[in-house]
Amino acid sequence: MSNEPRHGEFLQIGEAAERTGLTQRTLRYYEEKGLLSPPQRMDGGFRLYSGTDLERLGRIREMKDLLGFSLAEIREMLDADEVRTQIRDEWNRDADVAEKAAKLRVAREATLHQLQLLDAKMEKMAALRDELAERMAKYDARLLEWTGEGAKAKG
Amino acid sequence: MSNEPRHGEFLQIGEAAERTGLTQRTLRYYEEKGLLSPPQRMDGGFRLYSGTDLERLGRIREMKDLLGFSLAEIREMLDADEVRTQIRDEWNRDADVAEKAAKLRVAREATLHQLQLLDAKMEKMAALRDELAERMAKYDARLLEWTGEGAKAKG
DNA sequence: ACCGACGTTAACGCGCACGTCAATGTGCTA
DNA sequence: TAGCACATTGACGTGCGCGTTAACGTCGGT
Repeated sequence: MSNEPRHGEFLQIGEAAERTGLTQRTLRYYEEKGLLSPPQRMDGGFRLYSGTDLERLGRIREMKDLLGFSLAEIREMLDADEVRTQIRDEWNRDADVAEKAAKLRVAREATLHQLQLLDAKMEKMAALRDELAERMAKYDARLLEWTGEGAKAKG
Repeated sequence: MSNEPRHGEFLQIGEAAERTGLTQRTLRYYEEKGLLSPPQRMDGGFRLYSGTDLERLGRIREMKDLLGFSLAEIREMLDADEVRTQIRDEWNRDADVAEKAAKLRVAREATLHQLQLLDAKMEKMAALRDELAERMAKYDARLLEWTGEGAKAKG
């Protein structure tokens, strides 16, 4: 009865696009730009997206839409994340501890940089928020004064 | 001794650009797009930017660079702010209270919308920050374990 | 084997937010 | 009044983040 094609836990690009709220074009574009590692393919060449891929896409979407980061910035963040995954994969295999530590340091520095960037943004954002809240309060005061109109909840 | 042209408290576009960290092209562009109300002009046509203009430009810059808003979004925010200024200017003059209240309500709603948008962004941002902080902690733990390397300050 | 839904790459197009000339005019100083 | 820095208005160019179309291949049911 189900019309959707089944490929285990994997989704074709159409379904993947629908679930993430992105377009097929966008998924291919992100892949092309290295934001998403190339997904699996069927024998004929159709892309198959895993749950991990979908999560990643969701995070990209959030960073872009809600936080306004550029794809380049997002790529940086996700790359640092990749290092973590790589390290986890290499964990059992031939352990060149020094090399792994070096990679870790790089990842740590990148993450620290992002954290600082984020903190700065949040600070500015909070300041802007306060400005807006203050403005709201003044509006409400005026409205109350003039029309007896009610104010709503505040932060 | 001073080489900079003096026009009271006003600055020509070159100085204005330098002080705001924007380019002359950008200042003209913002004016063209209505983000900045047309500045005063000298007799010959040279633009003269006031302190208020500079403040406004600074806020635009922050919203764009640090918060990643589009110029359209920023315009919305500043327009709501304009209403406030207008009301202040009309304050003494013929007081059609009902009309003023209506404008106020519009401004209030716009501001509320922006506040909610900002709060949503800040929430997501905080979540992302926590993720990054957690990642940092894990990196530091590993580094300490492997190399006895020191961790720095945390939030 | 056929067929329609679904997918593929390649290429061009578009809106935003400016950058970058080019041609010309203005302000101030010497 | 000459000269040079600084400004003005077009107009075209650019990079990003995709949208759209064209020409074609694949999948899965009948």
